[in-house]
Amino acid sequence: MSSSEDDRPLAAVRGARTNGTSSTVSADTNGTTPGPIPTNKNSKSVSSRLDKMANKSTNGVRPINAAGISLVNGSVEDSGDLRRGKRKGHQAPIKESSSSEDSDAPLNKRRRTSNGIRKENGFKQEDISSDDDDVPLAKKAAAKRRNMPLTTLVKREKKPPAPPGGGSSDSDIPLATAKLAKEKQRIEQKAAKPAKEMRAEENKATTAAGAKRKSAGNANTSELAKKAGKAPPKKTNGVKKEESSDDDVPLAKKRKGAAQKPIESTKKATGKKTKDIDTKPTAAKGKGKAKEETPAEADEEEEEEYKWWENQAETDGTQKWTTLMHNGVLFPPAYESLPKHVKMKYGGVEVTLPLEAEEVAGFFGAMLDTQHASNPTFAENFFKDFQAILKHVNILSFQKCDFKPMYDYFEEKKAEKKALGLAGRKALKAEKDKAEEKYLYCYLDGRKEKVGNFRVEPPGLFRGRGEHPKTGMVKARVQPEQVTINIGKEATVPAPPPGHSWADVIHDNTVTWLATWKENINGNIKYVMLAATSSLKGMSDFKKFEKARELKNHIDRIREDYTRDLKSELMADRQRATAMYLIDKLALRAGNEKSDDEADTVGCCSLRYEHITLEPPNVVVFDFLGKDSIRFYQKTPVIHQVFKNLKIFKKAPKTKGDMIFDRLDTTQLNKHLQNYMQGLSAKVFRTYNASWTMQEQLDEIPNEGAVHEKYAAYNLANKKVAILCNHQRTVSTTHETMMQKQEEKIKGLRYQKLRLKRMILSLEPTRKKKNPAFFKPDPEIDDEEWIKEHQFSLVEQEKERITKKFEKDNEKLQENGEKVLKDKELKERLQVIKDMEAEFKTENKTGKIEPKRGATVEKLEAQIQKMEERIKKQETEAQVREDNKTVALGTSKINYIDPRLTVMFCKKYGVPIEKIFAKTLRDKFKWAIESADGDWKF
DNA sequence: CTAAGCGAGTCGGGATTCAGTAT
DNA sequence: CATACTGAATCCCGACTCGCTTA
Repeated sequence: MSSSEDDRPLAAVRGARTNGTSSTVSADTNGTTPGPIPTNKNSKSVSSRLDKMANKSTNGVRPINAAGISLVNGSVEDSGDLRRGKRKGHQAPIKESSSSEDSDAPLNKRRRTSNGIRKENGFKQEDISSDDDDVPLAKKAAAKRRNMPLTTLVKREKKPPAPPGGGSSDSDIPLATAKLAKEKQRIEQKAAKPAKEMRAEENKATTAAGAKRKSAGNANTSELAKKAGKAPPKKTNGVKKEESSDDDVPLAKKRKGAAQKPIESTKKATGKKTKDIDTKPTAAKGKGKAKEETPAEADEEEEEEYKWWENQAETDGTQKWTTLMHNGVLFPPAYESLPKHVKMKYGGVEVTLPLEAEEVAGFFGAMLDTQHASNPTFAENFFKDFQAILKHVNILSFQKCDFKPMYDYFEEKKAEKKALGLAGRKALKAEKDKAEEKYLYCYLDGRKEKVGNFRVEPPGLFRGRGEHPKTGMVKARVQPEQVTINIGKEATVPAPPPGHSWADVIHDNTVTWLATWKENINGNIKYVMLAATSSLKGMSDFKKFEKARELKNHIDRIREDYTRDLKSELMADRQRATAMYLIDKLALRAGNEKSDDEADTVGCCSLRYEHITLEPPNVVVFDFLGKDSIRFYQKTPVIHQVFKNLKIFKKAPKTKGDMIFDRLDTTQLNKHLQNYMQGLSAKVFRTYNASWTMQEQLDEIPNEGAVHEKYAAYNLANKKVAILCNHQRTVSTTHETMMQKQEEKIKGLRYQKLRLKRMILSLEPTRKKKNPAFFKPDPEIDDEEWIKEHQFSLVEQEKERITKKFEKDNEKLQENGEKVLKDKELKERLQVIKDMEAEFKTENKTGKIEPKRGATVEKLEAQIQKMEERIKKQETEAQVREDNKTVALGTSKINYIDPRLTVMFCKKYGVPIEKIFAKTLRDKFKWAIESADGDWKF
């Protein structure tokens, strides 16, 4: 760990970057846009750091529930004890830090303690002030601030939420060039599209493009476009401002105009749709509907779908819609009792349970073969809830319960379903689809939008992730009486299931949910919302990334400030600064407080003593469970002051269980961040650093080579971001066996290669002398034992193959009413096996193989060549598989990497977008695909 | 030898539902 | 604190790949 460099204060590092004096490859072209802080020193820093992380992070396999304790030992009557013993039973009563004064109160292990705080206060005077010899501070900062880019100032004064695409450094791209570039891209993109999609868009694209091309010289784009029957092809957000050749209409006016149109059309559409949707639930349900619109048709014709990103109608954001129509939620089917012969047993005797109890027992029965069933907490929680529902039935001991009959029954059912065959299952699916059809879409401001999770969550046993104290509890069935519907005033309220009523029906257009209810396990509120592809979600996604981009304009100052504050005399400030450093550098989450009935996971602000280990001079080891109980393990060098601070924050009497940042919480932190930029919060740093890193990584990819190479490079960049964000996945249970299989396969190929070489030698023994290197034995397979085994399995395979074929042939013959082959025939066919064995035998003895008839050295060499390629392919594949076994790329792609970066990459590098964004992502990121081009910058 | 067909196994993607953050 | 929204891993199923056979 070359500590000397890492010790450099951030400011210095940044300075180097900003001056453009650093040799940094990743240095920003215009030299002003700041990178993420992690860029510690030189060009390689980010990647090397990430690589380090990758290696260090122990390939963080998710910790499996340690308790492998089987339930078989110990009776249910014990469960109380188990429970008590389990978690922090030893914990001292919690003292609220604010109130308590008694200094001899025992330290609470999890929360910050009054005790701890007082001590900190004491030390504050001596320690903090003393270690602060090198006071920089206020003056410097003020000076720096004066240097702040003008844009920043202007923007902040004028309009808080900068119009998308406004405001930033890219505005100096000449419009004409930009337009041309964009058009080029559009064409290229079209070319890259798969035929099917292309056809769909052909008309649109060509006319629009044509119109545009004509207009390029002189005229008014939008006019021509209108003539072509299209909305003006506006470029919106992101790169170019719409400062337009268009005309001299002030921007504001234009925006208004744009905003108005959709509203009008909305109204019209609304009217139409209202009728539509209103009648559906009542009359037209069954037949009328089916013929009236195959979904595909309907989609293509109407719509002229809403491209929200093409008009800047910035509502203030609190109102989410004006009209809203939907059909409510879909409840899971009612429980059907099991057949009479399927019963759980208690003490070996079949018991008849009340319906509700049977259902719950079934929940457990269905999970017998999962990890959960052997988790004591799970069983305990389940059993407690189970007993509560049993009423008078006398079941007191979990050990005496036998759910196996239920399990078997479910397995049977599964098998039945499988046996239905493809056709049968298709039919079932069609039926289900039909039942769901009306819930799939809603109408928001008259536009058809996809609903996300319209299915009410079915009852079951709560799983929870990590060591969740509530795992195994019964998740109750949700009744319509618990569900509140949110819908437009003008819309028909969907009817609750017969005999039921809704909890409430409201018309709140400041929220986006269509329905809500409260879940019984944690008391969390669940919502039915629109799908990720909807305009509402799209817009907020867009805003999220714009916010992250805006952070660019403030990040320098923020970093300066917190670097300075690392030495603050105020404990609270110093902690805050340190936390910000960690959030910025390590992409930690904010770390809200959690209660005792949740899994014990932490983020930055909730880090505790035991989560950080200090290794002088400047390395910090983080080891804790983060969101979803995913382990965060990282050894990383930090700047000196941070190291010093963490040492202070861990100072006695603090000990295991105490908060590191006892003077800080997420609310304070975010409040502080708001001072820098509206809407800035801790999580924005994650988005920012992720996208920034991606941009940096993409910039380093050479624009050459085959598409698949570029794609691989993209994935590598993606992977770095995933590692930055600590996105892990559990190694699949099959991983190891799959790796072994693959290795075996590779070995087999190598053996084949070896044999080919031996054949050459049989043809021309002299070659060995001419080219000894070529015929050198392959070190990978010099193991005779293995060779023999392998030969044996090859022989076996061959036998099986021949036998199978024989049987198949016979079947065919039988079908045709012909004579069946005799066993003698089979024996004859199996004669080759003998040959094989003989061949192996001599091969093993002499090292020689008779090549097949007609074989020539040239042919054999060609085969060897091919074999080598296959081996190489398999090997790289295996490598990637191994490398990625714990890294999940998806999450960062979906949530953190600005999709416009990907679009930019694809357009610039000529990689088809569908290679990187699957169908749903293309839908979700439509706004990005249509608005970014090859020179877009985050 | 190539193209097409075939079946098993793998993989990717969407659905699910829980876990966070933010105000 | 409740509310509302984003973010997250995993489950599960369908589709596609791959190696092999057959025409």
